[in-house]
Amino acid sequence: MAEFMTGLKRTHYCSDLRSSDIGKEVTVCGWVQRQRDLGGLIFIDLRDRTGIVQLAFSDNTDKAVFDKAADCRSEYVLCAKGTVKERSAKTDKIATGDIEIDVNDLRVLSKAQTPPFEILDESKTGEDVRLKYRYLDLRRKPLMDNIIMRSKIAKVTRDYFAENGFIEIETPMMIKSTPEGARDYLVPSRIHHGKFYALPQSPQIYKQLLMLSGFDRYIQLARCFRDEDLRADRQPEFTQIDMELSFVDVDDIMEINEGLLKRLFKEVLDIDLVLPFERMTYNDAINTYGSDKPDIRFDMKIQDLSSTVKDTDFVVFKSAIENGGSVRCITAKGAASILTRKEIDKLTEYVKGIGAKGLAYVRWLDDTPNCSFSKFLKEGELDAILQKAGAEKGDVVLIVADKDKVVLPTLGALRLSVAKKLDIIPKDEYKFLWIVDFPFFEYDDESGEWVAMHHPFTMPKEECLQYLESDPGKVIAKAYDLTLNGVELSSGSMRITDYELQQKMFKALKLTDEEIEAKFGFLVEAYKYGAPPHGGMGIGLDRLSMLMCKTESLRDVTAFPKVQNASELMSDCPAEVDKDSLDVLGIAVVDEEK
RNA sequence: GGCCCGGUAGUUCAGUUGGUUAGAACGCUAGCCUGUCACGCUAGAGGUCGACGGUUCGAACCCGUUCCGGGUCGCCA
Repeated sequence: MAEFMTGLKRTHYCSDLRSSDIGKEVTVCGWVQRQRDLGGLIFIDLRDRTGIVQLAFSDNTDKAVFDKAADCRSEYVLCAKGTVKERSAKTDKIATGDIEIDVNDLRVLSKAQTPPFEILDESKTGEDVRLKYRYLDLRRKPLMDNIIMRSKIAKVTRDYFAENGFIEIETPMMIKSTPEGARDYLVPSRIHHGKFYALPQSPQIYKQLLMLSGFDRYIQLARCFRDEDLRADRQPEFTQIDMELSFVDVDDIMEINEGLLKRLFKEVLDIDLVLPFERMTYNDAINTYGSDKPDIRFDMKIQDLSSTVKDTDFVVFKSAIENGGSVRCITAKGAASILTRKEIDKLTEYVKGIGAKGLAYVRWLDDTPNCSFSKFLKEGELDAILQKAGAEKGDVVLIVADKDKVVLPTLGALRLSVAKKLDIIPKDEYKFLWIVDFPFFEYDDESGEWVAMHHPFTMPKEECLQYLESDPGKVIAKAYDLTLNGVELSSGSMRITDYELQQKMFKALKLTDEEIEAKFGFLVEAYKYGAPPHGGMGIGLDRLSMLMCKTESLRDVTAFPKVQNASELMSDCPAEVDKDSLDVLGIAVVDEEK
């Protein structure tokens, strides 16, 4: 039978006690990390969310209390009252290593079964087991610290925006489905058979309407939902630091968010960020790094060899150029000894997996560079390539030839993969980078049409408006992404506030009047009644927390995450519901076969 | 949906060419132990080798199917 805390009240968290508390009568509560029974002497490491303190029991201890301590097992929940005293044997392994509590009252508040895995800081237990018992995994200090840091990030964020005149407003979780972009999670309506709510992919439309209402500066830590496949950095439900401002332009929005990040990094990590963050155009990012979210903590930029090899007989290069593509490379400095032939073969397989036809290379280990295509080259061509690539003895040049749409992303991915292999990415640096001047339209090869790269309310740059119909590829959007260490943290834009212009944009996107009315009718209508210029963005709180906690998975900063197939291992969700629940919604589940 | 990796005591893993009773460490249980802090010592319990089917005299091991987990591509305006 469990005991009660009657007559006891916690005075301290475990890890708060220090030498200065020696002599004090204290009461602590927590879980048994470990019990060490030396016979006539028992030690219990008691753990709470702050850390560990040692409880001591000896022949001075009341017999009943001592016997209780002897029966304590891992993860029992205790409340212990006693006197803080100096340890005869100190340790610097824990913050409270100079003291211990000489216990005179002990309550076993809850016994515990042996947990399925040990609650250790560095757990070797597989993540699936830990996720099934997530409530136990969260007892581990590194995970608990992450969740606590995330809370602090959210707290500082609210402080910052409140101090800057922002108003926190909750937008609905059950909204109209707008079949654009990601798949919606749907919620069936009981009252309206056959109709569905959608969970928001973002509060986009609502926050724009709030600007029309005149709230002027809006902030929300908004839960968002997207029914797409998961990655380590993608959960189906996530939180955005979502914001929108009126009577501003792009620079103002960037500035206020840079201020937030500076404050966050100072208060949470005691890191001084240098403002303003670097900016790079979308085109530069793609051409130099093969990515719209480049990791600029290391160099290894993409070089264009097209002009160098324009007269080559090597058919792979030649045909790429003739077909309007290019020949480009990255140069891995000093990698020749690490990137062996075998490793390069692996990289070749890798790039084939992501769409390239192959990988040409020059591996310059000894005096003579080893070139995979040397037999096709004319006198002097290799030297020209090496010079253009900036390669020296000890380097490896990796070359891809194809259409730009293949070459650039391939080399971008290769650049990251090689950098990881060479271990040249500085782990303690935080390199923020704004990506600006996104193209408004993206040419879709399949449909042969121009499609919006962002949502259709994104404002084009004023000077590009003339090309809307004549040359859509030239139109630049007032859209910007914030990236950190190669991770997309945020996407934002100025919005279209002019009714006429919005109609033009819809037209450019080949939307019919019926489609416009059905999808965005109420929004279009709203903009007829006086709209301030406005824009905003949403920083992924989960991803930001992940990077600030120096982990590589959102699961490490999410209390109850989903796994790759979007299920939750602990509660076994999603789950079937009984027939009555479906009937009342008018829903029948069709067998998946066929 | 495609590709790659993994699944053996509670946990982390080993398991030879397909061959006797599937091992180790940690954890767990019991006993001993007065300064431990990964306490120590002694003894013990603990297995549907993910599941199903096949090959074989014989399968943890080979083959097929399937389930589960991870990574990745597609996807994520």
